Amino acid sequence: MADDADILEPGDDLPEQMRVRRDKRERLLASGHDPYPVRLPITHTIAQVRSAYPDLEVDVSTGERVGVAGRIIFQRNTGKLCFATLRAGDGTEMQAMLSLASVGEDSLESWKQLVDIGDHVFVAGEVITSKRGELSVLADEWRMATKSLRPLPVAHKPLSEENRVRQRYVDLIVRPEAREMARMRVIAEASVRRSLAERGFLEIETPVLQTQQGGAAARPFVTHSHTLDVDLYLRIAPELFLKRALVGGLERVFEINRNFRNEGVDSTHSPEYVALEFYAAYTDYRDVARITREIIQEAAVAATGSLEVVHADGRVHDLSGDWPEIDFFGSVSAAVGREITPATPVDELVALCRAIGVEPQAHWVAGKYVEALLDHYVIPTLDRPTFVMDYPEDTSPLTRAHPDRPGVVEKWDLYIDEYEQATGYSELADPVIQRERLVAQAAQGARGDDEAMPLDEDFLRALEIGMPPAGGVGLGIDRLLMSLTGLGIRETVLFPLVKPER
RNA sequence: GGGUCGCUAGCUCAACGGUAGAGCUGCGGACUUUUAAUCCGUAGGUUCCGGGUUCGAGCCCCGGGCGACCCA
Repeated sequence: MADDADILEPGDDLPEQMRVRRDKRERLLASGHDPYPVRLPITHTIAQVRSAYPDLEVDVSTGERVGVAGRIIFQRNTGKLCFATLRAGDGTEMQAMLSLASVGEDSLESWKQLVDIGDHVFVAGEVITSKRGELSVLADEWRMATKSLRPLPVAHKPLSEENRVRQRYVDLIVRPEAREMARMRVIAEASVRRSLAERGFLEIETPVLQTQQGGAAARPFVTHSHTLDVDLYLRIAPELFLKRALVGGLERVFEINRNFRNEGVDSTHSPEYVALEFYAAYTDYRDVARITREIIQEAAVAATGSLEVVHADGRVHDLSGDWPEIDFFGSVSAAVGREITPATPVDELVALCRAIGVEPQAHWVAGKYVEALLDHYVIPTLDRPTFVMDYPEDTSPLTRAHPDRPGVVEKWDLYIDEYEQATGYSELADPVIQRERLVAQAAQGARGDDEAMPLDEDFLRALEIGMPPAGGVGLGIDRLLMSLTGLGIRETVLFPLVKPER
């Protein structure tokens, strides 16, 4: 990489500002000061000092001496008095002051000569407030903690979208929202875990490397085990393993799992993404819909403090209360002005799809067309979180049939802000029907639908042992953060996949 | 996959086909109470890459790379 060459050969071709910083590092070394010391005599965190002196008057001295460290994010130097704003990793900031009287001429001069914005520094001295009332450490000593060799971007102009994603470490330094996002994600995930634990769920971990793909319809990444000499798939979903756990008697299980799908990359799709899946014995799809709503509502309160979440564009989205349910076939029928059922002939559905510019794929089943109609006509009209209930059987092979409606299964999709946020099922437990549906899907695979699953005989054997009646849910964690913030997936993921810079 | 737009100094952005500029950052100087400090001076460029047209290309044409948006 070009950057490695920069480091190995700090020649004249480097930008001036990087040459200057490398030179300052050399000058520190030459004067016997380690620009990257391992240990520093830190006595307090910045947060500890701030909380110890929450309301000091202007221009007072406390008499307490502390040693603190942080990254310099602003500098304001006058002739014999220097100010620097230090920021710690928790986001707290404090001012360091170095005066001629407090550190002496040599130390003040080397500070001005060697310290740049972006450096980590250690300062020790008395806790005071400045004449403007700013809580400060009036340093009698300072040391370099880490010399930064690259200039930071201008803190007050937004970094370009691409640089934010490619250099997240810089984005995190200069943009508070980026740090907030990283923390919000942890809080939301912790809330999800807490919500499930409180309801008696066990968090388990299932294989990422699988000998057979299964549990969803998606193109997998393929890799290879040299020892076993078999191709392995990075999982596209953990479902079939979580159901094996149900068979084994772990009757309430969940996994917050990273899945890998060899598909498109854009502002709403990432090839690796984090999902929650949970399964609960002796529940049905309506029971798990309620749990899903509660999980999301509890996460919203934990992460944002409110059920009315404010998006990046300033709009308020109300997640409170019960959420409406609409019927899959019923809502499509109303939208297109005629009755659509699982029995509607495919050529009529093809005509309806062509009318909205959707070109049918050769292997599409009837339900796929109706889903396309739903996406086009119904989803954009939803202004609250909405459960779309009772999906076509032919697109959901792992789902239990609706007892009263032929061709319909007990499945819902939850839409928030026009995105599919979660999907839930009454899981299919009959191993004979399950086998029939998987065989039908495998046959489709032979016709070129590379999203279809091969037969997983071990999973079918487990079902034949007997899986208790169960409801199950898949919920996108990245999407959840998007729903809470209104940001794109590349903002909610700390280090999204990007093409190499070359 | 298709279309549109973008890529210029460390960062954010200007520049009719005619000497590549600004702000911040940097460097030098002044300043003992600043908060994006201020003032004076100054440096900084493979205009994403490769071809082509032209007396002359950041700009026009062709190909490629990376990205954003829209469409399918």
